Amino acid sequence: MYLEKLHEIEGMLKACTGEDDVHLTDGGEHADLASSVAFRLAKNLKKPPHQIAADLAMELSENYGSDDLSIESAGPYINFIFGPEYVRASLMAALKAGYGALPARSGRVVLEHTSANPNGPLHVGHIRNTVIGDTLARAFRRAGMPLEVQYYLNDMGRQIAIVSWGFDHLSIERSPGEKDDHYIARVYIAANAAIRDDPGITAEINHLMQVVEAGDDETIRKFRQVVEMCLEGIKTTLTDLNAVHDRFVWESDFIRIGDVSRVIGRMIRLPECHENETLWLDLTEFGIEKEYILRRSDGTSVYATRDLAYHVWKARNYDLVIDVLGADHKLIGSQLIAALKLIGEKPPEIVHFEFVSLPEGSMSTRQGKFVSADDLISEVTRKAFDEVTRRRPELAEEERTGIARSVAISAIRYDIVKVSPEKSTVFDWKEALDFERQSGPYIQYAHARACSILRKAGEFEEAYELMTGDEVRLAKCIARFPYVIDTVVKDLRPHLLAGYARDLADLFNTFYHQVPVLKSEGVTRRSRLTLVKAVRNTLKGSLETLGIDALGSM
RNA sequence: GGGCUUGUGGCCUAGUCAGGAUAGGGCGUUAGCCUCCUAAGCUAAUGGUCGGGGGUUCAAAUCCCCCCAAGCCCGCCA
Repeated sequence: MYLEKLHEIEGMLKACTGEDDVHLTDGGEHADLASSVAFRLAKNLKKPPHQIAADLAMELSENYGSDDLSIESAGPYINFIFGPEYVRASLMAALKAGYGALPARSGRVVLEHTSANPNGPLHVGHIRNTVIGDTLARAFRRAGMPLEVQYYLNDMGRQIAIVSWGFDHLSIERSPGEKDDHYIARVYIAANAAIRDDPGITAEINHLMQVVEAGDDETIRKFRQVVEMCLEGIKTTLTDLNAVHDRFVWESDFIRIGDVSRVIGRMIRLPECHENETLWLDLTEFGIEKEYILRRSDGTSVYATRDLAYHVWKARNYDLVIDVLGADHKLIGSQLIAALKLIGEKPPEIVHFEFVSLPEGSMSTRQGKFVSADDLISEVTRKAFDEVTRRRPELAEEERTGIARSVAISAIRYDIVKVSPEKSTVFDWKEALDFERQSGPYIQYAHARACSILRKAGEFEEAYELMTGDEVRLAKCIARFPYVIDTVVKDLRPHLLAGYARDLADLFNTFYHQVPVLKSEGVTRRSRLTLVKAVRNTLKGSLETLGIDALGSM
């Protein structure tokens, strides 16, 4: 309902003032919506803002005001306050399954996220990418946009050559029960150590990269084998995190099917393209001083060119291309966008997120300095199991295990998604293991609480007579859910949804403590139960979009 | 050295893109609340030169300039 009201009021303000920007914002504690357009008009009208606001409020009120929309001025502001009909309509909408969905839109979206190199397990830095990407994907789906999620798999880079070399030359045994990706990481770390001790190995690595690009079957088979092995481990972690990819795109395919050659062929014709030992692009017209290398002097392709071929393919097959990439890819990202513009292909929207580091410094798979996502998940799950056991000792162990798993993923995902992506963070075990307040479990708990009330209530006839301030505030928060989904998808900012879900849980908890539901009577009881039902559905939708299980009991 | 990003109470963080009503939360600390719908909860108290300095504006955490600090990037790595 909020979205509709916002557009409606924006329209009437525009009509009334003739201004293009009517400075309409959230009214905070003063109103549902507020406009400070009077300040802007003061200059031209040569009247004080408070008088303009009063005049405008009067005029708007006469033309558009009703029992359900109060329009009044407060100093220089024009405040809009919604009435009971708005609340009723909002709640009715919020009771429907899939609430928050927006009208279906056409246009296929492709969203790439995680895409970590298969040379080890995902660590706590990689999964920031995963959580941001998966949450965005879920938001797009709720917003009614057809979407495909892809993982771009680097199966022919230097790292893979190093792992493959390590398997052939170092006898590293798999530890009992060791996961594929963790085993690969040990080989990778050992091979890097070997290279450090004997730089001559680098030539062997270079050779491997050349023959794999030339199409040597044996080497391709070996590369593919280690990549597939590592990917199995990564997929397990992604599944544990509730992150879903529709397709894994193999980088080498773009060489094999000739797309890399084709894109180089197009680039070569550009005046910005230069060929000496290497083939490179001059992107100074885009403010990029750095040369964009497309082909090595030995004739092999570089990551950038293969990525370019991948993006041409995406541009041609989808209407909107979104990449979630680490801040270390900012330069290469802007080069990619510039290069695509030069050949007239649609560039991607790139969501960058800043780095996650450890208290002792930045993470490095090569040096074995990282906290793996698997270790994080198992530690948090263990703590969650203890908590569940402490709170619900009567539940069967199997049930407690299930709840603990959901709570753990909730804590991890929420802890990551709640922070805006442009903020670099330091991984903190204490925060990761906190299940209170601004956490996923806190929101799950509010949902479970609503479920519990509704279980005890039994059948009831829906009613919409809300009286207290706590009830109305809660209902008005519920009304904003579709608007939040719309904003997340438009601005590509999933942390807004995390904040919304927390606000909603806060308001519900306050309501829960201030206002009796089951112990109230008649139409009041039925109205409050209706409100609880709407909250439950909205929290459920919020949690699902955040990739968190909406538990009925915990 | 150049580029990008960040800097908000002891700690973490929202708000910054689209400047406006006393800068919101959380953790911590302190004081209350389970004969009452799940205390992973609620109610209060405490605590802020919005990194520093200029400027623009009726109005700046928000826009512009300079400086300081941290992270990232500046590979024929990915």
